[in-house]
Amino acid sequence: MPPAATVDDLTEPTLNASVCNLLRADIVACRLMPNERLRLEALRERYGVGGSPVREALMRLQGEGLVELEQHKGFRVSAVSRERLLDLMRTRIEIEGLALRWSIEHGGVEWEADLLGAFHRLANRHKTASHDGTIDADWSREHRAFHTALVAACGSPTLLGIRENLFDRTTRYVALSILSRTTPRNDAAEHEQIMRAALNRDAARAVALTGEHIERTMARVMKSLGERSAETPPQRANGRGAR
Amino acid sequence: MPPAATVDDLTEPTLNASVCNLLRADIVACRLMPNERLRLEALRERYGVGGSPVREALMRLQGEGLVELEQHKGFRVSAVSRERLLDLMRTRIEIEGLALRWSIEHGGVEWEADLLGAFHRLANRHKTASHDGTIDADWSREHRAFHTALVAACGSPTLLGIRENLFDRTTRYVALSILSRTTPRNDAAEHEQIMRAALNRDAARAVALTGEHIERTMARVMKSLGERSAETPPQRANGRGAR
DNA sequence: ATCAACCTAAATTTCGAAGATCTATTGACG
DNA sequence: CGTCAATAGATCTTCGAAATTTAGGTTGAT
Repeated sequence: MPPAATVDDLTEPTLNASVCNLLRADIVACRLMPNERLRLEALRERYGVGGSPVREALMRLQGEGLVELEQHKGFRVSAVSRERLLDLMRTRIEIEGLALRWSIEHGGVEWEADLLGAFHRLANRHKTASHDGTIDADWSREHRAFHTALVAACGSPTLLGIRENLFDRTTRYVALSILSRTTPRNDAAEHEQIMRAALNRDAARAVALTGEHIERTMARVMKSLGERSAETPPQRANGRGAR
Repeated sequence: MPPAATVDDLTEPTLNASVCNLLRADIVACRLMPNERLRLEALRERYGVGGSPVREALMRLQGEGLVELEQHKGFRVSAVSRERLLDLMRTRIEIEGLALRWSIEHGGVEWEADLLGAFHRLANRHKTASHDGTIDADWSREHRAFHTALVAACGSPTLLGIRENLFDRTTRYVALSILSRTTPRNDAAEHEQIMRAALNRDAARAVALTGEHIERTMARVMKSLGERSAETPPQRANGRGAR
């Protein structure tokens, strides 16, 4: 059983916000596996809270596309499939490209400085795929921060919100891929190229490189996804083991 | 007091889903005005349900950007401003254009037929700005259906979901504009041009026309928005009248 | 007169239990 | 032996009340 952070670990003003963040993190990192049923009672125990905060958090995550709800049948972690991954990645390439283009247009010195800083932090955080098969949480955070810094000057909260959501949803697939085979690719060079193009205000090149960056990730993930199963396994719901 | 549909009017399997749809409709149509406080007790009465379904619905609508939540201070209908409108519209132009391009690429005969049908229904539904200042609900539905038909063959559920959300959020501004001055513009011709370009597989032209279509709408809305107030009014929360 | 602390009132947030719905099992019948 | 219906168990959904938190007004001291 994976260790479950409890609500006390976060400093959120309300329980439902805490639960929402914890759940999102658990789902994105695949500590809660795709298609896994999310029973209310189990989640209540896991996070040590009542039913209302859990349900409210699940409702929000449904809107984010991380959980799915069948009326009167309960919540599940969103299923994964090649088809969905392709859809997600293609959309993300466009959104990420658009945000990057706008960011390059509007970004000033402050943006450049933050970007350089984020890259430096990322480059010095060695991507050590840790022993237990889960990716280094620190590297993951820095990686995310770097890509966020790229588009930070985009100027559109709406677009950034969409981008962030797509990032979460694709990260979940990456986490899934890492769980199955632990050979992290070295994309430090790619990140530097993207940054260089952005700082040179070469939007076309930066967008193209980002697209390829995402596509390469997708190709790897797609491969490992095929190895487990073409479609999402039915994941037979067992009560507490066959009797 | 605007007439409030109750939960019985919808055939949803659960109360929270019904409340969510009713709330969304009320907010998009500005029957619940921007920045208006959404007290739990008031909504309980309005829809005749308990507190849990209402809260869960509000959580989902927060994810959709239609309501805002300040922790421990309650929900409000999302505020409006020129700045937000500009952001929303610019993003929507890109998203709508992208979806349309993909739709033109993948669309088959079925798509063409549905699009023609949607256009015909829209063209024959006269845009009568009804007496009370609210726009004709039928026309609004057909208009929405037409734009949906344009992008229906896009092939990306993810992108379509984003598009639908942006459509809702911009429609709210349009509704606000219509409330203040009742001079509906005649955009039947624009719709036909867009459709023609799409059916001719002229993606560039279709996308450009759609962009202009949205921009024209934005210009009108922006104007009427400026007339009311530059920023969203603080909307002093009165208890039950000054004593 | 001004400011701070306290106290009251309203609203949100959360909990636990009752009501409704689905799933699985059991037993009867063709 | 297979199919179907009824029942029992589990789970989701909803309600109403208790617990926290915020906002506003009052009192008292400087």
